[in-house]
Amino acid sequence: MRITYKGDYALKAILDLAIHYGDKPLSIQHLADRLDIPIKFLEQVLLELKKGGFVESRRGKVGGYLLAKPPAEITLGQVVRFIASPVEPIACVEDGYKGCRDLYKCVFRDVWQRVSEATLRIVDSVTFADLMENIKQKDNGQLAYQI
Amino acid sequence: MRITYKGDYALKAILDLAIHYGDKPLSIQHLADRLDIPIKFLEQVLLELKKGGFVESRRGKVGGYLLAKPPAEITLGQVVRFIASPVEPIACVEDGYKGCRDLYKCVFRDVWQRVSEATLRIVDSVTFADLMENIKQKDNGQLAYQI
DNA sequence: GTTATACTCTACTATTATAATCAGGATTAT
DNA sequence: ATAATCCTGATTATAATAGTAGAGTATAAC
Repeated sequence: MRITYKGDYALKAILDLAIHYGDKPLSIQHLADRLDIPIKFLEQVLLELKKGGFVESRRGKVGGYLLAKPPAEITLGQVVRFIASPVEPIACVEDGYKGCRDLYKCVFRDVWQRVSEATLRIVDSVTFADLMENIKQKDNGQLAYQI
Repeated sequence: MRITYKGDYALKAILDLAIHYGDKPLSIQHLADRLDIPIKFLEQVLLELKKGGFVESRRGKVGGYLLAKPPAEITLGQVVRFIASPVEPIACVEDGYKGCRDLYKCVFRDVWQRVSEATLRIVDSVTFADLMENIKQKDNGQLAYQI
C-alpha cells in the first residue's frame, strides 16, 4: 500500500465532511481552503468519491458536499481501496506480471500476502468515527478545525 | 511499502545466491537467465546490492557474485529498506510533505505508523534461510531451481 | 426569469519514478 | 594475449502522479 497525495486528500476531505456530518453541505472551495488542497484537484477527487458512494453533492446556491453515510460506517480501508493504490505491496498479484516463472512456488508471495493481510486488518478496523474520537482526545474534547 | 520490479529482482537474486551459498560465484549472465531479468538491469541492481554489503563480486574469468553473509543473517526487511521504496505507506514522514498543517494532530499518521510497524514486524522476521526452507517444503525436500 | 453560486465534465500539461538500454572501460584466470 | 567477467556513466521509454484550464449544467434566491 502506498498512500498518494490523492488518497491523502480524499481521506482528509471525508474526515472534514464527517466532522460536519448533519450540518449544511461544505463547498469544494471551503474544503480546499481548510485542507490546503488545490481546488481543481479536489474537485476531481470529490467526484470520484461521489461515484464510490462515500459522499453526496448538492448543486446551486447553498450546494456543496455531504457525507453519504454516518462516519461510523466508513472505514479507512474502504476509501483507500477505492481511491488509492492497491493495498497489496507488489505487482505479482496484478495483471501482466512476468517476474515469476512459477507463481505457485514463489516464496516471496507468501510474505507479501501476510503483509497485505496485516495492513487490511488495520485499515479495515478504523472508521471515521474513530478518527473523530482521536481528534477529540488530542484536542481536549474539541473537534479541531485544523486538520 | 511498494515492491517494484527492481526490488523484486534484488530479492530473487539474493535468494538464488543464498541457494548457492558456499559454491562458486554465479555470473550476472547466469542469474539473469535463471531469473528472467534483463541483464543490464540486473547489473545495476547487483552493483547496488554490493554497495549495501549484501553481496560480493569477483572479477575476471571465473568471476561472478557471491552472498556476503550467511542466508540466515539477511532478512527481507534489510533488503527491502535498502533497495526498494520506503516501508512507510505515506509521504508524510518524508521531506517536503505539505499535506498537513499540523502534523502532531494528524490522526491518519497514527494509522500509517501502525501499518509500518506491522509490515516491519513481518519483513524483519523473515530471513533468506527461512525462504530456502519454505522452498524445500514446497518442493519435496529439494531446493527448486525455478524461482 | 435572471443571476450568482456551486457542482460537472473533459482535456491537457508538467514532473517524477520506474524500467530498461547502450556503449564502452577495467580486471583477472587461464 | 585473450576471453570472460564485472564496472561505470549516460541515455531513453513508459507510466504514474499531481496539477491546471475552461466550458458546461443545475439550483436557490431575488
